[in-house]
Amino acid sequence: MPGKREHILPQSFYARDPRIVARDLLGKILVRTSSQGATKRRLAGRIVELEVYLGEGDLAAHSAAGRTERNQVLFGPPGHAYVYFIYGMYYCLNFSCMPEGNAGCVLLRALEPLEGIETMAKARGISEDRLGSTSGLRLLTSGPGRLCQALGITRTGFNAEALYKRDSRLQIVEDGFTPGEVRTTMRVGITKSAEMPLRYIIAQNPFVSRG
DNA sequence: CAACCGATCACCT
DNA sequence: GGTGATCGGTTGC
Repeated sequence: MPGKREHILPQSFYARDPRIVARDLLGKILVRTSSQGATKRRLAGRIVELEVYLGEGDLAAHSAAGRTERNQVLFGPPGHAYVYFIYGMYYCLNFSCMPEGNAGCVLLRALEPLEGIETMAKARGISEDRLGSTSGLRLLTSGPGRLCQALGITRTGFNAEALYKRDSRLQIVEDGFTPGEVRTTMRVGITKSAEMPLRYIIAQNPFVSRG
């Protein structure tokens, strides 16, 4: 469970170089709220792995070829969700960074599940008897496609959603937790601009998607 | 307008 | 370690 005093990160948090944003987002909590009729649901996980995609000189970034209808959130104001569809079956969740007009974003690659674990398991098709072990819990939100499925995040539902508003269904909150050692590695699954160490992980955290 | 291929995952050997 | 599923955006004819 997250600690007592939570507060939402302001939009200005995201209006910076995505390498700084990624470093500062490690250990923060992603909260997804939904109101299904009268009942309010809250799903939450701590961010343990991110990748950075730069606005300039990064051929692996969706913004590399300029603004299109699909990627326009990346060029818009900071602190908004950029959700894209990949491999015909998965979604990936990014946060726009840098002041408006500049691309640059962070990709969420893994969370440590904190709240709503049974709901996440259902969304992922994971049976409840696997949730007692770390290896079972890892199946929920360790991986960019997995975490979107666990939280019910799709492009039509969440692309362009603001992260810094009180009534947003997607928020980043801070609870005082500070990660230990942070490491950077090469990014996963890309071929272009692959040599830049733009993957940020909390060292030794068991919910990191690999390595 | 057809072909290609990807910021993935699950399941196989 | 390898590969098929599955489809929208982008590229190239």
